[in-house]
Amino acid sequence: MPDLQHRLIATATALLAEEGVEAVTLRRIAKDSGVSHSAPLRHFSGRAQLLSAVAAEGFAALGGGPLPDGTPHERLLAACRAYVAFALENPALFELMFRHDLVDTAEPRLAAAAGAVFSRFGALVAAAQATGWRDDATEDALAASLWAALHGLAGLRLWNGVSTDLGQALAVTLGAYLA
Amino acid sequence: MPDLQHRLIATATALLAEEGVEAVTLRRIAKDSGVSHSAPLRHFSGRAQLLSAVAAEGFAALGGGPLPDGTPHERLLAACRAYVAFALENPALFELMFRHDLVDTAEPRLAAAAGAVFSRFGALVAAAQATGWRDDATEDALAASLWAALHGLAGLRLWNGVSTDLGQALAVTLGAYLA
DNA sequence: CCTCGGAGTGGACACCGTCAACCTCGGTTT
DNA sequence: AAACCGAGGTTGACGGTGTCCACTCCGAGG
Repeated sequence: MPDLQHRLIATATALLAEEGVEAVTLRRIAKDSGVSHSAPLRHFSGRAQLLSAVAAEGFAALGGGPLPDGTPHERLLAACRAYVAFALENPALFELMFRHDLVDTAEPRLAAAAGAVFSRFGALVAAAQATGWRDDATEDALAASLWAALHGLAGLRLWNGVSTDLGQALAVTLGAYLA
Repeated sequence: MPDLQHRLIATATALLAEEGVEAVTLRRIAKDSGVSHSAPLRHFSGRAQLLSAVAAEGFAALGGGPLPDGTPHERLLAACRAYVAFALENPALFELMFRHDLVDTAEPRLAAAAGAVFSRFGALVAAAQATGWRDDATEDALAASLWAALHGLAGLRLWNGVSTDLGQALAVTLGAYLA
């Protein structure tokens, strides 16, 4: 069993997907990995560090997906759809990624992974703006606004309070920005 | 000291605002209220119920604010600004209100309070649509989309990852929908 | 007067994160 | 070759948490 460190991350990721963020406890991860309850502390300075590693992988997966060829417009649209699709397919992971109380946002690898996602998204926005789309707004503000719109869509969906069809709402959102 | 029940909610709300959601523990609420550690269980079936009551008051405060007179357009705009202002002024409360792991979303009073906010928002959207604004979209989808955009703006702001100016991003968001 | 039930208390249990002491064993140094 | 030592894993402990249970207290109703 080499690399207990990676095995712990894998166990935690699996546990997260199967039983939700509340079940991802250090002792549980250790037990599921077949080691003693405090073995994880040899590889992570605490729970936050371990969860940060899981979240960092989440950001890497979120930002690492390939985008189809096409116009900047089409590529940006695909990225938007991919964002909310990722959130719906990995609800617990998506939740964890933005839980600043569980995760150490200052953790370098996590901050880098999250920053990479945002800067990649910003580049897509800038490319679309270069073709004349919404070039009145600054790239930063536009990217933040659009990201927030998608983020909120996913967040409200994962929350159970609103029951309206996500597909329709997403269409309205994309229409508001990309039309 | 009458009405320990209400006192517990008040203590929890204050504790939430002052020290964040992680500090709001049953034992801490009890101690700050001057009662024994398990007294709250006489009035709430568990932590989730107590936090649900706090969250319900949050929704009531969020949805209870007065709106200025004016055109439906202006009133909707004011509601949008009020939403993100509320989130920034009560970050921990806002967070709690959407934490389905801490709160019992099926709790009737909480569900009613949250539903009231959404339906009030929907009415504002419908009124604006009646004046011809974006009357191509269904009211449900439009309201959900717009709410999500605001919600995401607030959420990303409370998260520390993006550093762009919230005012600019909000202006872009409102421009995308209300222009 | 007695009872009886709601409200508060204190103790217990299981679980959690974290820390400190210990043990083991493979590689390094002398 | 012998002594060492540190990385990695184990065990046990501590304080904190939510929740259950047995107990007490007191005031209202018969």
